[in-house]
Amino acid sequence: MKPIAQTDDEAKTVALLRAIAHPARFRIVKLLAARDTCVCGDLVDALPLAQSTVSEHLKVLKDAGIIRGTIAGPNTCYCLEPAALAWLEHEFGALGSACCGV
Amino acid sequence: MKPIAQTDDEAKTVALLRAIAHPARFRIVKLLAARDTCVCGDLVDALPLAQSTVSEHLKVLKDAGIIRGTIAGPNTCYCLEPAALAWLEHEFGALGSACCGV
DNA sequence: GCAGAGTATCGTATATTTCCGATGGACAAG
DNA sequence: CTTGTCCATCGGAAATATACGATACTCTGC
Repeated sequence: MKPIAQTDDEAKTVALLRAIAHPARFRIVKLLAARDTCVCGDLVDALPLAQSTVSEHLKVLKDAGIIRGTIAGPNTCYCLEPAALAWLEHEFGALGSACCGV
Repeated sequence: MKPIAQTDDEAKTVALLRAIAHPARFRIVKLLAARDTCVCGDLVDALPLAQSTVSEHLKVLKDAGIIRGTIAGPNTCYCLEPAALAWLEHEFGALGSACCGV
């Protein structure tokens, strides 16, 4: 793939979007937003995917900065990173302002 | 890829996200948002990509419903579809509300 | 120390995406 | 009618993403 010259902000936004733009990962984000409890094993039960696959998706989301992982004794607890969602909301707000005179 | 059972809203949102979650396409959306003029050939000049590649990206964005293409004589004019951006902004707003009690 | 539950990582097969050059179609000018 | 411009589509090559099973790791409780 050709990276294309882009600003840091663009790169950051695209990275966040790529992380969420996947059915399984978007579902994970929605699950985390819905339940207050940031359970991890429950995600494996909630998704029709293998445990290793879910774990990798969580890794992608964590690397992108969308979720945060905390080790809570025997299991790991994940929760959303509000700043990431706020950033995306802001980006879309900036885009929505202008359009070709509709 | 395994599609995962999902609602229509989820599918719609993910489809929109997948369309924008690419450096070249995100750049295109930003260019269209910045300039009022929805020129098409200028996009090819603005991007370090072949004409055919840009055309395919535009097709993806159009299929996703993010942009609209209008034939204006010899050239084609593209502009943003405000409803799509509004939908995404709304989706993120719904997500941002909750988080694991930070 | 040992066993068990819960996660993370590795290696790999498959499917998809991305990009390009070449080709084809539509339109305007001469 | 011929030419040139602009855009869309085709076919294929290369890179990437996705999902899985197997395996290694961490912490708890006995």
